Amino acid sequence: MEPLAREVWGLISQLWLAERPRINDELAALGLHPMQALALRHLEQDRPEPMRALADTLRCDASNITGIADRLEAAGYVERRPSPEDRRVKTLVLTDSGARARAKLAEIWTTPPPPIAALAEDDLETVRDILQRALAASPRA
Amino acid sequence: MEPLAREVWGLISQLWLAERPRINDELAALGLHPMQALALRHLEQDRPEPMRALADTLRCDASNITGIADRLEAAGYVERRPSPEDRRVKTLVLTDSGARARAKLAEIWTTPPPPIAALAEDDLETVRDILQRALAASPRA
DNA sequence: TATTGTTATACTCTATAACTATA
DNA sequence: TATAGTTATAGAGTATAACAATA
Repeated sequence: MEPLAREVWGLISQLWLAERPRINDELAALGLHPMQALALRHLEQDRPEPMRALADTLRCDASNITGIADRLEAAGYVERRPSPEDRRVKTLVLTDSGARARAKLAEIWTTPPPPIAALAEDDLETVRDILQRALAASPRA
Repeated sequence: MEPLAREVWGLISQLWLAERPRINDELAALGLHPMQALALRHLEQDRPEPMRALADTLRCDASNITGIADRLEAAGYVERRPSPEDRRVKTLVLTDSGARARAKLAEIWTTPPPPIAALAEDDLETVRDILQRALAASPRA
């Protein structure tokens, strides 16, 4: 195992875990629990998503999606819509209100913590370029 | 708001959120729920931690710490010990078994995802240096 | 037979409120 | 009075198992 990569990821973990309380607070202020927020994050407008696919993406049992979808539907953020191709499948679609909530989530997840916000412009550019390259090179991230 | 810093943090969020399922799976394999793992993370050997301080660190209500400490104690990872200075206070101390579990947690949180593991040596050094500088410059992170 | 979504169950995390024992 | 830890309660996330409808 590459010790340098481990060191870098350790620093990233440290930064993220320190931000976790702030992020959860802001999600709660929006009336969303973490898993509801992650579900919303993986939905896109005009792209109905089978509940089963969402369970795979979030890596949780299908039975949990029922409750998460119930609450997102009660909040008016998603709608259940039967699939025209397979009558067993129900898809979730973002409402306009859901799309607005999703945009606020993106704000929350991109708000940098003090150590990142304080970095100089050229350091930020350097890190951005490397991380973008890393994400472009590796599939499924 | 600095858009570059937001972009960088967005990339870091993307990387972390993609790793979340793997991390939760490995915590579960250790028999630990996320909050139990975070509690363990903030304990150090031979440094009794008041339960109240842990609640502040984890940013959750004090009543939750009771249950979390109950389960960590049942697992043999921590012990409750009354404070000699203030008889209202109970502190948590890591057992040897708890310290071993904590070391495994560090392994989990430092295991890099494919995009980071695949980076070249000099890119890793660059990112490490910048993040280390960022963390050293900002207090409380 | 296999899969999708649901329900039932049991456990953990979450905040709020009320309690106790200390300070 | 104020604070530390506990208990009770209710809502949400978690996996497992069983079920109905559909493939």
